[in-house]
Amino acid sequence: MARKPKLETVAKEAGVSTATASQVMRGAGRISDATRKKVLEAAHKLHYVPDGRAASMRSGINREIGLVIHQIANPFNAEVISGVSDLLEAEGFLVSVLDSRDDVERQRRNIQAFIRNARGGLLWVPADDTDDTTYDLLRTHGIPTVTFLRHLPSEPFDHVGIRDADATRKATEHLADLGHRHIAFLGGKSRSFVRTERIAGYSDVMQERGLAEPLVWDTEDDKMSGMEAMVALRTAHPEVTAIVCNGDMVAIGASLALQKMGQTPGHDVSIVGFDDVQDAAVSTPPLTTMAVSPYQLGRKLAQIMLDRLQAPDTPPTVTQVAATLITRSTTGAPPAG
Amino acid sequence: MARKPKLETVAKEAGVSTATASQVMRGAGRISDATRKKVLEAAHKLHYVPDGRAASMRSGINREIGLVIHQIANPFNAEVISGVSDLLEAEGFLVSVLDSRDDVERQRRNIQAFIRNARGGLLWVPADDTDDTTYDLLRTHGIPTVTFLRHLPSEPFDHVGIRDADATRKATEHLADLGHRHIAFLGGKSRSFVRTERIAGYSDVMQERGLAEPLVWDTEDDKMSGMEAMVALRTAHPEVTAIVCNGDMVAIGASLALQKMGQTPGHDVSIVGFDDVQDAAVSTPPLTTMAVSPYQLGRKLAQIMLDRLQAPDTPPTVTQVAATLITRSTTGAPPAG
DNA sequence: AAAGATTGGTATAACGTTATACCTTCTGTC
DNA sequence: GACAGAAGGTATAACGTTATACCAATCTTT
Repeated sequence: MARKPKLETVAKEAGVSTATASQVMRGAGRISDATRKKVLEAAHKLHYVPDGRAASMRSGINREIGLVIHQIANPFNAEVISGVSDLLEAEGFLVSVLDSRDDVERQRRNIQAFIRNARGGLLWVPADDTDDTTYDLLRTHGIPTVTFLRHLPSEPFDHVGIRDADATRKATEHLADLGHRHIAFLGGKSRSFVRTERIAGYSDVMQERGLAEPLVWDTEDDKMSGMEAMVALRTAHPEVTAIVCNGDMVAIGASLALQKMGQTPGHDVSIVGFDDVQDAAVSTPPLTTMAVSPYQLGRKLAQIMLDRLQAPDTPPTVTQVAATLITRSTTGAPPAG
Repeated sequence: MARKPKLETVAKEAGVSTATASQVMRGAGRISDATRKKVLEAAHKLHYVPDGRAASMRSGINREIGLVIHQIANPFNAEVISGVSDLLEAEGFLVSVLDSRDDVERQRRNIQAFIRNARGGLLWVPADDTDDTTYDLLRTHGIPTVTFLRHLPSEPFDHVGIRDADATRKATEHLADLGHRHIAFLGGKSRSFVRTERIAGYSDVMQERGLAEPLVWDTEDDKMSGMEAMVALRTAHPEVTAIVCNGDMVAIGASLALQKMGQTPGHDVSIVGFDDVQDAAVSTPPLTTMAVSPYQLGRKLAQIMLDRLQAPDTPPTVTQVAATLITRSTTGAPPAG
């Protein structure tokens, strides 16, 4: 197999200088149609593919965007990724995804690797407990960064998120309107900022309406944990008739566990999820949940990144997307008596 | 904000030459402990991160591995990704994931971008209908490639896969042993090689045992499609009492649909899944399925890549992992009469 | 004490692009 | 026919590393 062709090879083949060949490849400069054609033919004949490393080093432009997310398998996140890719790939960017698995150390390594390879930008759901050194690293290396979902008040980056407090407020009000007084909040790990916001929205309604003391339970954000938590919650706090969940997977788990105990979601206990993942509509019974369109969120995110790349020196922006209540079958009036 | 530090900056700070600084950072050459310490301190102080582009250009080594997969959200794939990352990251590689969404054009763009940026290697589930030009592109540019799950007989790369024919053979035999005669195969799209293999295993048993004519139904590999297919299958072929599925999501969908129709999986119709995703064990009723450990599969895959990078000129290898039957509650004897 | 070996370090030329500045030719204008 | 301007092209110096070759001491060995 012949050596990998470089610009010089192409230029020689076409009988021009490398500078001219470069301009043709980029569609820049002033080149006559005749030479343009010669160069393009040579490039095609030699199967030439430019070396992005050299190009990006010299030009300072890198069209690779990294996406660091806390859980790649989550269907909500997967849709965000689709939204991001669709928009950015259309603009000629390469989007590559890394799963931090909410591990600060893994995340640090990954981001370090991104900086090492001088990615053009970073879309980022910071892992819980992310410390300032990671922020500093990104800032000192000047990587355009947009955080999403999780937000720290002090952070110096663009941000796209959900109106979390507002969303759980709506969810809790919905349950209160149905007549529930003992409403619990279920899901999420302790130090997450998003969760703090969501708990705030929930707690506010509990207080404003003079309902029971707020009751918050920790779990991982998956179905299994939701099932276990539901069983534990049911025995520890039998007075609870409604739950606001931190995510659909937890909610679906809770709903399943409830049915295994011979009870009916929406009748014995009402459940509101969060995210409106695809499964929410088809689970039995269909889940009432707070919906944000993850695909649209992803596109939004990508758009903010494009804006940032275009205008690197404008101050960071914060974009917040509202969630809407989708009423299905897991919420209803509390059981009589 | 200070300019991004380069090796020269570090060297100046430590009072040595860039050559020395480079050797310290790489742990190469002969450097005294004293200067080593000086350089490391300077690097740390300046938040120095080496530029991988320059390094890889000069050294010809790139520790970035790409992973192109057909569906990122699939929990099975997510576990594969975990396995791959754990092993490769421990070896100092950066693993970045791309979702081809089984779209040949998107896949071609992504792989082209990989070549542009001279990735160190590619782990790849080829999209259905992948044509030879994509294979050629990889070969002519000499990118070390390992395919997995999907395999073409002619392909010139290392491969890691599942003993697909063997697995569906076991699944079908299990159903036949229970007394089923009308067994259908459900799921997957038409031209997938993996599916062809799986159908072969299924069909062989149907013939060997003198059971009904093989019956194959196409669907997408998700829950919704499984539900729809089950409804259609039930009315079109009421004689079918058992189904071998191409994936757990389809199987779970089928199971749900069956229950919506007032029937019981494992009694009215028996269902065998494929993959043993986390949900399989906790769905109602728990799903009988063919299990392969996706995490271990991922580690295997990563190991093959490491081997390949170490010995670029050895002939391609094919590794196949067996699937084992896990009997839960969706299979049982056919209904009497 | 001279020759060789070892230790610790440096100067410099790649790697494959692109941005800049700078040449030639041509036109067209007065 | 002198001069401006445009059109088309090229030479060359970066970008930030690393590999190679080399040098200047210091330590061995005989």
